[in-house]
Amino acid sequence: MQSQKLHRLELEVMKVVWRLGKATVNDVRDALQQPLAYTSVATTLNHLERKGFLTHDVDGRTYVYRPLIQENEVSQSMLGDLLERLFDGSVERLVNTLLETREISPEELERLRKSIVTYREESGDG
Amino acid sequence: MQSQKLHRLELEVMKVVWRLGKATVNDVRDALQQPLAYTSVATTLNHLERKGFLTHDVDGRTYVYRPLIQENEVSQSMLGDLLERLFDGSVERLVNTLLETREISPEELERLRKSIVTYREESGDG
DNA sequence: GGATTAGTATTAAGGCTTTAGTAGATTGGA
DNA sequence: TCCAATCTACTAAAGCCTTAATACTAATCC
Repeated sequence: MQSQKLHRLELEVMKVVWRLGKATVNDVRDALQQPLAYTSVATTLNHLERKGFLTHDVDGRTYVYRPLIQENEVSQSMLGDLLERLFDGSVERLVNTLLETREISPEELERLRKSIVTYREESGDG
Repeated sequence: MQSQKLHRLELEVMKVVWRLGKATVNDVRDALQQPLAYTSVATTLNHLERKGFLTHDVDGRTYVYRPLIQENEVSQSMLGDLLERLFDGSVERLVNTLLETREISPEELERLRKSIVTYREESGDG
């Protein structure tokens, strides 16, 4: 697989396709926040297909797009990229920055703590 | 302050300036990984100054640049941006993605857990 | 069948980053 | 003083994303 990095509009389009499972140009166009011309959406879908992020089936004369890559893959890839570029690969620095910046409720902090403990137990034996 | 988002080269240049505290074009050029023409670095510094990320003092006929914005501010801003665009603002989803992807040592996991606990205690009372 | 409608394909303009060449100015040395 | 070195200013080309117009094609409706 290639770079797995998506630009602003590409990502928004992909998120619609991921959410819907499959989508036509109009499906995507209707779901997008920002108003775009039909052809703008079509062009973007075309780009995404060329880059290997999705493909299409033909229904009558309509293209029905579906993802070839999972949202999680892209999230991991792009987050990993930021981790390297901004925090020199230090997960700790990233998380601390997150904690400093955000207003995170005690409940969410507790869930985070549990996630980490769970993960530690899983990977600790492996 | 404006967008606080830096592109690839801009970020790399800023990281050098942050690290050195102040830097000339040649200082930055020497410190960069990728080999670039003197003028390429100079142009980038010029851009960064126009965008308000740094300024310069004059030493003889040489410009000595220094940051006007802290690394932490940019990190927070860019990480926050990714958080919104990729995880719909969910810190939990972001952290879980991080945990899934990375090989994180038990020691680092323990430090992460402590960070969270510390932060929870601080904000819990506030 | 002809006109309208609804698709996709092609082409391209505009904006931005990256990269660097060239020109102009200033300094330092012979 | 004059040449070479060095520095900034200006200009611009290449590449990419975004956005959309136009052209072409196929289907549907009267």
